[in-house]
Amino acid sequence: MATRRRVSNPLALAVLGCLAERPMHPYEISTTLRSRGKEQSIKLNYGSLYSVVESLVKHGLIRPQATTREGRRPERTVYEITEAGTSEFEEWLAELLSTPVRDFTSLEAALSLMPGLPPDEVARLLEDRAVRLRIELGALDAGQQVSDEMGLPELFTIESRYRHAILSAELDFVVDLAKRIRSSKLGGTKLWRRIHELRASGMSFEEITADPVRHLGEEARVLAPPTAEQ
Amino acid sequence: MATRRRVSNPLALAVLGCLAERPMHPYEISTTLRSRGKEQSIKLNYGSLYSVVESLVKHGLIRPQATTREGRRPERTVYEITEAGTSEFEEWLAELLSTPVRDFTSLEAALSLMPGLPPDEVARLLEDRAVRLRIELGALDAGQQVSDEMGLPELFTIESRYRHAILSAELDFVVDLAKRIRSSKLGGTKLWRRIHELRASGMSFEEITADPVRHLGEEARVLAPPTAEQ
DNA sequence: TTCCGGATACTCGATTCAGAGTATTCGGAA
DNA sequence: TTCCGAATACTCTGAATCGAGTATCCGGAA
Repeated sequence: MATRRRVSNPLALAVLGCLAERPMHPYEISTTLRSRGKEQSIKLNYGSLYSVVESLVKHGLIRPQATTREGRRPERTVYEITEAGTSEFEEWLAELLSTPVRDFTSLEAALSLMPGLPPDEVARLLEDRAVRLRIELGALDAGQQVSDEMGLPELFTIESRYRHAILSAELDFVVDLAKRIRSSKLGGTKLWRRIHELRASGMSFEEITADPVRHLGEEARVLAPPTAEQ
Repeated sequence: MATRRRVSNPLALAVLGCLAERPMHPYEISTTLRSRGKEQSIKLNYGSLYSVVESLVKHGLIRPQATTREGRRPERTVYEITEAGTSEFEEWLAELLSTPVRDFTSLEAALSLMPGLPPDEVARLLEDRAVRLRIELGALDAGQQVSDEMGLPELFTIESRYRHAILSAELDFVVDLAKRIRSSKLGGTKLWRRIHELRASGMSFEEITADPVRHLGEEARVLAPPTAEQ
């Protein structure tokens, strides 16, 4: 995420979005987002909410409109959006929609370190994941059906359609990868299996990489210089 | 990301992965990851690297093995992984592979606030995004071809295959969504367009939602109670 | 009537993160 | 020979994040 924006937490965008509708106090913003199911797509927790609000005030994107108190409850500060806040909201949202950014997902991180576990275990773990993904997809379908029955237009739940599309793609990928590992059709699987066999028999990683071709065969020649890549 | 783990930054997992191969000093870890292209999948910056290393030491997952210095260069501290660190690496990696977590992507956040911009602008922005996604996919293909020509087994670049799969799915989704907005086939598009027309003509959001059915027609009845969902 | 759990509305401090900045060395060009 | 830019190897500080904790009120069950 570009830190170019003064306030970079997506929660700030959601806050601006709420205040573009009408003035609210922070807690009301949180319940509004929650009731609309947006906390599924935008990480929301109190600590961040209040600090983000403060930061928006500091940058002139929102301003306190009134503070009230009922009984001995804590004070409530109602905020309204400013002109600058309105443009920031529109520009920021436009940028997020039009420009892909690198978001680092945990599966991508895991896949990039995958060779650290033995192939058959990885295949098993990915098969587990597939089961869980199917469950999540089922839950998304159910939620969608509820929204449909309520007559809520698709527009307002489009983010869950997106999630569905992405999770489906992940499922396909994971199922295919597990299969290709099982069948050793994934390039490098034999190498991978052999390395973990040697390690299981007590050989250290350093011994193996010291003379990879000897321990692993010709396929391992690429490992000799520390896998330089582009 | 579950904060259940003592050190939750995925960079820590990468550090453990490197040290599982052999002892290294932090800067060497960073260059190793970089040369293997892993910084594409795991966010890496110095500040985080050094604090993550310190945190791993504190939790007994790695330990300093030696500190050396050459000339008047800064000291280098070489770290090695501990027993506890090895199991943490294996368990953590297994968990990441087997268990989907909610990662909040910026597009999902943007889509969930999409109604904040008028439909035709959103369609245009999504079409822009599609262009950029095609470019990125092209770059991924090119990178893959380079790896192939170098004889690097698929295993070691699997994360970029994953990224390719996910970006393709995103592209399909975005293209389809833009079309459905343009053609008003997305449920709620007419409502959406009408709201922005009214706002463009000076009416405030609050006036509109005060009597949605009157301003927007029957389709807007769902807006009357603040979009309760689930 | 009293108790309890859930909702209301924040506050606080301890991490964690980010990335610009610092200081040194090295290799090659001029 | 000297200069410059790239690489080496971190350090530092302010900002962001998180989620547990606090205090109050309300409605219903016992």
